[in-house]
Parts: sequence; structure tokens; C-alpha cells
Amino acid sequence: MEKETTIYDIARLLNLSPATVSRALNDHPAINSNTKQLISNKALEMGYRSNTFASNLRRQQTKTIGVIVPRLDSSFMSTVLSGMEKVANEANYNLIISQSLESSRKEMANAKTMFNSRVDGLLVSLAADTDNLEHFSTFFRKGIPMILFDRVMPQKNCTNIVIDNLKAGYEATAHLLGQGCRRIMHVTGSVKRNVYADRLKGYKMALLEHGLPVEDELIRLTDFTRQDGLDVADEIARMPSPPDGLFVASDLCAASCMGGLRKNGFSIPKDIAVVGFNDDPIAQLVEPNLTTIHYPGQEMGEIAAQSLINHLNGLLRISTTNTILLNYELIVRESSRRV
Amino acid sequence: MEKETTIYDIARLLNLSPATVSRALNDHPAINSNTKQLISNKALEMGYRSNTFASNLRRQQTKTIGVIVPRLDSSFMSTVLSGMEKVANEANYNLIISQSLESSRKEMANAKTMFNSRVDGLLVSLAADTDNLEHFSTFFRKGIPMILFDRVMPQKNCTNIVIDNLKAGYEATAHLLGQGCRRIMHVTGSVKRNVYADRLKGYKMALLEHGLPVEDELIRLTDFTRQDGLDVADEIARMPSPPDGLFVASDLCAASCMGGLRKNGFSIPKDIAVVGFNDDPIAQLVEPNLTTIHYPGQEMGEIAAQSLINHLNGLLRISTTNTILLNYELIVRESSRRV
DNA sequence: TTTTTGACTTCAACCGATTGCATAGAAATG
DNA sequence: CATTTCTATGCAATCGGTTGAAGTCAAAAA
Repeated sequence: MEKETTIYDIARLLNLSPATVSRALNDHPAINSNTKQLISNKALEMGYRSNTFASNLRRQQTKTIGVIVPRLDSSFMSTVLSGMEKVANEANYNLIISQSLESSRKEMANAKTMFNSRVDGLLVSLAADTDNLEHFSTFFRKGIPMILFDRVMPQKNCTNIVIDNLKAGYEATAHLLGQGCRRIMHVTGSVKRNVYADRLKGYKMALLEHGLPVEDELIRLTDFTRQDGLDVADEIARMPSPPDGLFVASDLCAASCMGGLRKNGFSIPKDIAVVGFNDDPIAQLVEPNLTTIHYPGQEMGEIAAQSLINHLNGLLRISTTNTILLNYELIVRESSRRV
Repeated sequence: MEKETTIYDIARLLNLSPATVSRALNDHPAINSNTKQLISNKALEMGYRSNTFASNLRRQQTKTIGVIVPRLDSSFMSTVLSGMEKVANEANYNLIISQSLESSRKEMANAKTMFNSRVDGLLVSLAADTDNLEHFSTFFRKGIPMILFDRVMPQKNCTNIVIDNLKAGYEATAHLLGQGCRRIMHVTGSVKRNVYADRLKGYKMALLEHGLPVEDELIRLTDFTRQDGLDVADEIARMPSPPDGLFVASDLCAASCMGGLRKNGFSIPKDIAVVGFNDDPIAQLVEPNLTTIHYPGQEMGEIAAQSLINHLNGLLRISTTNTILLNYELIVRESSRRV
């Protein structure tokens, strides 16, 4: 196990001071360019690598961004993370990623860990049952910037990155109405979360606008598990007047529900037209292909990370831009095409 | 923005030396338990948090594990990462995650970044076109432990964590044979990768054992994209004597291929029985449900991380255990059930 | 020739925690 | 009472890079 080269080693060999070496390596303007060349050559030759810890200790920054997400093992989230990783990597930041597993308590623990590892900033998508941001107050007090994405909550000095879920919910529902559906069921998640609450609002708005009643019986709160999808299908099969349209705020659940419906003898989209949400790969793999809202995961990740980094570099004050809205797209496939 | 409390602050307030405070906070046996109590109370009261950088600088360790995976946005990989995150988190390690996007070149760049951020150890699943471990030699030279998982390559002093892909490939094929299939096609990925090469071997072995010929025409090398699946389906449809069994080494691709086959008028499993690999959520969402090999992702992640951490703590020398084999399970569902 | 200026470099004090070695004081032993 | 043995704590160096202030030296200006 060889020992590390330090700027002291380089300095000694070149008869210079460590200070000069440090400045040269950081491309400080006060250093002669010949000296810089000399030093960086030597550094390369000796396999020098900067000690981040010494540097961070002195500079009082960590070059680390904390990410807290509900789950890692979802197609959407891994796309988002993929985008964040790309941007962070390019900007020389590290990502510390942790999952709350949809539990507010775990989210608090994660926040604490992040705080202790002194992240420069935070990117968070909230757990299902989080109903306040109290556990992030330590960050606010210390002036550590935080950006919420997807599962957000209004908060002073804290940018939200989202799509217009209300409008998307509205469009999804309106599309079903446009296909001739007149009795549309909506399967949603925890309405504590903006994403589901807004989609629900959009759903209601579309109904009202078309002069249709909003029936509680047609709104189901679930956890979007596979089983939930099957249960909903069974329920539908038992209903005296089953819906002719189904808007599920998650592709995975929509897919399992379609399976259940088919087992119960429903034909899709003839008997019941289905729309999902997210445009997970699954949407194009199930039969019939699932109509859904395309959600720009990669882009959301990139923008979240980039905004935070810009803020950290003083290029953009987060507090001024308070909400970034990304575009979504309704993608119509066979599961809802009737005309 | 308040300033941080340090052990010096605590020491001053309690009329003790920083050394004592440091030892107390680390539960050093030489410190009187009353003193410890006193100090930890004060630390809590003052909102003290240890400065990892100072500590790491002094201790010469980073408490960081580097993870390089082909892609983040796959269901299997996010399950693996989820397991790693859990274990690392509990052991107070941080994860730096990066993706090679299946490119050997990007993998090299990632390795370099990891090296520069001085990870204590490395968890790697190789890119599709990586054919040697030269780019990790810097780690080997420095004695930084590395564990390969899933996409592995034999290497001295480097534990591999895998399932027995050969046996799994054999079983998948044997299962199809058991269902009466006599002409089985195999769709695989880059045979540079052990996982695909071994499954292919298992496939061949099963055929030979049942006295069936191995026909090149029935072996397809793909990238497992959705389009690849559709292409294979079209090809099958054009074949004069199409296969009656299909073993695809990826669920996603198997699913899209099933869709393509159905469009081409094939009935599954009657005309052609299908087996996938991985037990992605998709397997239970497509119609008919996909027979597949259940791959213990979460467990693989946990074991990989735990082994590395054990090694780092000196609890277990990696070099002694060279391969860890995890159990897989053939899960029979409708896509292949004929009897 | 003397002074000023500017371009580089160096000095030395940090950043905060850790740890081998020394030591004070108390308790035990002779 | 003197000496040894512990226990608990302190001293001071160390990890490696950064940075404000001070110094050097040669060229330019007075």
C-alpha cells in the first residue's frame, strides 16, 4: 500500500512552497503560468490526488448534495436519480442518496443523517405521510438550501419542481370524456401529497366542467400496490353500474388493475377505458398499451440538481424562483382509444 | 447562519481538554463514565455535530463506498441499490452512486472519480462491453477492496456475488422442455458478460441433455430493448418452423416480445411458451403472467454492502471468500404452463 | 540613483478531530 | 511513610490544503 502524494511532496521536489503548489493546482491568477505548468506536470507524474477532506475542512464546504426520496426501486425515481447523478457528477458534486420508504419517521432520520454529514444542499421528494417540514428546520436555520421535487409542499425560500398535476389530471379525465366515457373512476394515493391531491382536483374539475357529478363511490384511495389494483378491479366487477372509464394515478397500479378487469371479463377499452400516470416502461408492455401522462423524470432530476448547484455557486438565488413547472404530455395508446 | 460547535467549545465550557471531549464522544474506555455523561449532555445541549472532514482527515478514511452500476433506471438495479443503501446507512457509511450507461469508457471515468474521492471500497456491476479490469488497477494497488456483483469477472482478491446463472439458465430451459417444448429459442445479451454467457451455457446444456440440437438460428444476441423484443417476435413469425418455447434472459424484453408475438397471432403459452429472467414487477403485470427466475436483488445489494463493510472493519477478509452464490427461484406462471 | 510598482512567492495561521505519550492524583501495596 | 499501580486527563503533534498578509525581486518611473 503506497502512501499518498501531498502538495508538500510536490513543493519539496520543486523547491517551492506548498502555498504556491496549492494555488497553482487551483489555477489561481497570481501564479506564473510556467510555474503552473511545472507543478501540474509534476503532480500528474506523481499521481497526486487532492485530499477532499483537508480541502473541505478548510473551505467549510462539502461538495455533497443530499437526496431523500420515498423509494429507490421505482422506475420513475431511478430515472430522476439518473438525471441528478449526471448533473452532479459534471459539477463535481457527490450525491448521498437515501430513501424514506414512504415513512415520515424514516425521513426525519434521513434528514438528521444528511445534516450530520453536512450536505451543501438538499433535494427532497416527500414521503406519503409527511405533513410538515419541521424536520428540515435545522437546514433552514443554517441557510442550507433545499429543493423539493415531485412530492412537494409550499415553503418559503424553497423551490418546488413539479409538473402541473392539476392540469394533467384534468387532461387525463377530459381525454376519457372525449372518448365517450360518462362514469369515470379515479384511483389515487395519499391525498396529503400534492401530486395526488392535484390530480384528483383536476379529475373533479373535468367532471364538473362536463356537467357530471363527482361521486365519492368512484374515488378510491390506495397505496398503488399490485394488490390494490386487483382489489379495485374486483370492486368494479361487483358494482351494479360499473364505470366506463378509469383514471389511475400510477401506471403500475393501472396495469395490475387492467389485468384484474380482464380476468373479470371486462374488455379494455371497449367496456372500460383506462388512463395511467408516469409513462413507466410498463405502459408499453401491457396489453393493450396504456394511455398515460408522460412524466419527464430524467429532466426533473437534472433541473433539480442544476438549480441547486447554481444556487450554491451563487448564480441563481433559489428564493426568487419559487416554482418550476415542467411539461408533461398525455400519450394516448390503445387502453383508452375508442373512436 | 450560526457557527458550528466544536469539541473545543465543549471543552472550554466544561474546563476539560479537547482530547477528553473527543475520547468521551467516541466512548473511549479510559474516560470516566460521569465525565462521559457530562460531556455528551453538553454536546447535545449545544447541538454539536462532529466534523466528518476533520475526523476523516485525521483517521485517513472516508466512510464512503463507491457504487458503479450499468444503469440506475432498471427495476432490478434500484432494488439492489435499495439494499445497499439500507446496510450502508446502518453502518454509517455513505454511498456514492454512478452509472456507466453500459459503456466501458464511462465506467473508467467513474472509476477515476471514485478513486479521487477516495472511497474506502468499491461495489461494481460491469458495463456490457467491459472486457478487463485494468481501470481498477489503481484500487488494487492501493489495497482498496472491491466487490463485483451480478455482472462479474473473475479476479484475484475480489469477491464476486452472483447467482448460479448457468444452473438458472439450465432450469429455465429444462422447465420449457418439461412443458413439452422441443424447439426453444434463447434471446440473450452481450456474451461478454458472465450473466448472459452462463445462462446461454445452461440453455445449451439442457438441450444437449435432452438430446436436442443447439441451433444457431435459435440464439439471438440483443440489447434487450423493447424494440429488440418486437423484432424477435417478428422474426419468429417469419420462420418456417417457429420455436414452441422462448427463453429470454430479461423480463422486460420477454414482455415486449410476448406482445409482439400476440400481435403476430401466436397464443401464449399454447403456441409458444415463454420464460423470462429477473422477476421484475412487470412479470406479474403482463398477460399472461410471465414465468421467470426470481433474482434476489435487495438481498444481493445487502450482502454486497455488508461483505464490503465487514472487510473494511477487518471482520472478514474478502480474499478468502471468493464467490458468494445467492439462491434464485424459478417461478412458474401462466406464460409457460401447458400441462 | 532612488523610489515605486507589480508580479510572484512564501510565511504561518488556520480548519477540527484524533492519538501516542506524559502526568497528576488517588488508591493500593510494601 | 515510601513506592508502585491505576485511573483519568492533558499536551502537543498530526492529517493536508487554504488564504490573508508579508516578503522578494526585477522592471519601470521619478
